[in-house]
Amino acid sequence: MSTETTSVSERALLLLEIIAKAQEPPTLNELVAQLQLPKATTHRFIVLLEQLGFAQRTLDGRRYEIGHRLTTLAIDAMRHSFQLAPRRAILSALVSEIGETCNITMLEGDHLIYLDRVESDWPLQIRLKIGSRVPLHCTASGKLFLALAPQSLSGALLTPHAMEKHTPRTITSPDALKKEIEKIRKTRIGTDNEEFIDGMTAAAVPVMDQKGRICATVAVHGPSGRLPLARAIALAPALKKAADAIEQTLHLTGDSRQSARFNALGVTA
Amino acid sequence: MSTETTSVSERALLLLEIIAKAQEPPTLNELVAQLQLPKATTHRFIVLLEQLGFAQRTLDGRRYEIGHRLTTLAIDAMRHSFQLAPRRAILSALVSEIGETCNITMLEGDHLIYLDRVESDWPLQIRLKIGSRVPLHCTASGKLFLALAPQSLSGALLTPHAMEKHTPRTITSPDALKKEIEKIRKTRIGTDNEEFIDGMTAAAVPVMDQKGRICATVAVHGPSGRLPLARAIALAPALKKAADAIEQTLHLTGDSRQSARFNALGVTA
DNA sequence: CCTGCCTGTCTCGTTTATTGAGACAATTTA
DNA sequence: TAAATTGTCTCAATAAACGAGACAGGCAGG
Repeated sequence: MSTETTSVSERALLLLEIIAKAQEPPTLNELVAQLQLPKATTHRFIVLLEQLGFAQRTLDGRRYEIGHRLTTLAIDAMRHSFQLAPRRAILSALVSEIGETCNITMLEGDHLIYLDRVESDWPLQIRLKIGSRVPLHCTASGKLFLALAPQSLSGALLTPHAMEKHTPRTITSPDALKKEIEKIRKTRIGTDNEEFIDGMTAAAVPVMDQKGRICATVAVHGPSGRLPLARAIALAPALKKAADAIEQTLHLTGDSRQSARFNALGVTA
Repeated sequence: MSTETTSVSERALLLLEIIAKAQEPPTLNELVAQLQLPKATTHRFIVLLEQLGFAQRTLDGRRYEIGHRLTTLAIDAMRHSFQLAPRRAILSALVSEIGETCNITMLEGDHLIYLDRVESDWPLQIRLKIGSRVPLHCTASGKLFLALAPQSLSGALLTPHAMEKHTPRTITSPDALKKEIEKIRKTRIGTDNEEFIDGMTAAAVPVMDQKGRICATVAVHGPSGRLPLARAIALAPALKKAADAIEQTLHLTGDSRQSARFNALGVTA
């Protein structure tokens, strides 16, 4: 049950990340130090990556740099970033309109994951990394998912042990949270009044798929001084406009794996 | 002893390459088709990569695209392209000076590997991929390595079975090759007179490390009609100038793993 | 509504690749 | 010359990957 994931693939990727991040090409021993793996193991990995063309030795043969195949992969990956550009452009337009950091989230397992984000220009920011996971019960987007998800997803997720207290205002009672979620189900606007991070408020609106089910959220968050909850809620129409625009970019062929994912959580009926 | 390398890391990397290369995000079944792996196995991989942040689902949940962590890696990798820029700039300048494709090679195992290349503008080109491996006995750079390598490396590598015939002009007799190599040892210019690819000539000069040992080559190659061997040899001074410039970029702290690599080939003394 | 097909997901006993301590060789440093 | 450092290789123990098969929704056609 430990969070320690040991997978060969991960280590190989990690090695590539270290090489790519390094200021100058690292030696084997430097890699050993960073990977925290035995020298023989690290050596095996680097030789493999070299054979595959993802890494290569420097001309002096003692250091390792990125190989041509990783460069190719990088170029391909960057090309995709451009494909993701429309979504990002919508988010950017939204941020410049309302002047606060906005983000897109999705459900992953029983947590939220930040898919994309555009920061505002304010010096005071609350930085949450893209790709990081946050809980459902104390976030605007999370509660919105709980409110709009099919069936009784909320019931399955609202076990007390999943309701950690993050701030004095975090709702930790299942009953209180159920009432909150009922309210959100009517307004279709998720809210977070300093329930996840002290001094941070947020509001979230849903992105619906073609079948009318929630598949993502667009949310705004900021310091409560600058963005009191009332103002965050007032921004909801602008958020919703962006959410609808994002929905347009989906041009789905018709589907949704989302409900399957809900079922994977153990929601029976 | 089969060449089939089965490594978990390779498969994971391959999966990322497929996703990155795809025109639009592939579904699980499309990945299965391309990877030629069982569905369960492919699924395990993609879930892992998703957890690690290297891949992510599209908003509809059925397709896979590159994740934020791969984007980060790509950016880091591209940044390194800039670090490799000086070497490339030297090569580019050389190409625009002499007007033919030039490349840098190194020794890898008992083969040559193309490290970098800048193409000329001529419509008639001979394309050899960066990262591809070519034999030693029939290439300008390869014979140069054989001539200038420490000790009796040539003796160890010049077994007849390693001397495959690629064109009518390929030298396949150890004795004849030894004479050729003796000649090259004196001129310090490797030559290839249509010995590897029919209609292609080449000339190569060495890049030396601080200890005065050969560690790489700079070579020019082209169609024999446009680039007869005599002209290729005449370009050697220009090549050597570039090689020396590349040597300057090494600013080594003093070393060379090169000889260790020679020993790994079985050269005893 | 049902029926059959397709897709994505999970389980678990088997198998295979990974692992890493240790030995070794070459190089660099003192 | 000797000592310390670095890169490389071997091999038996081990842990991870494997993948056939089962399963649950979703979708299409009747």
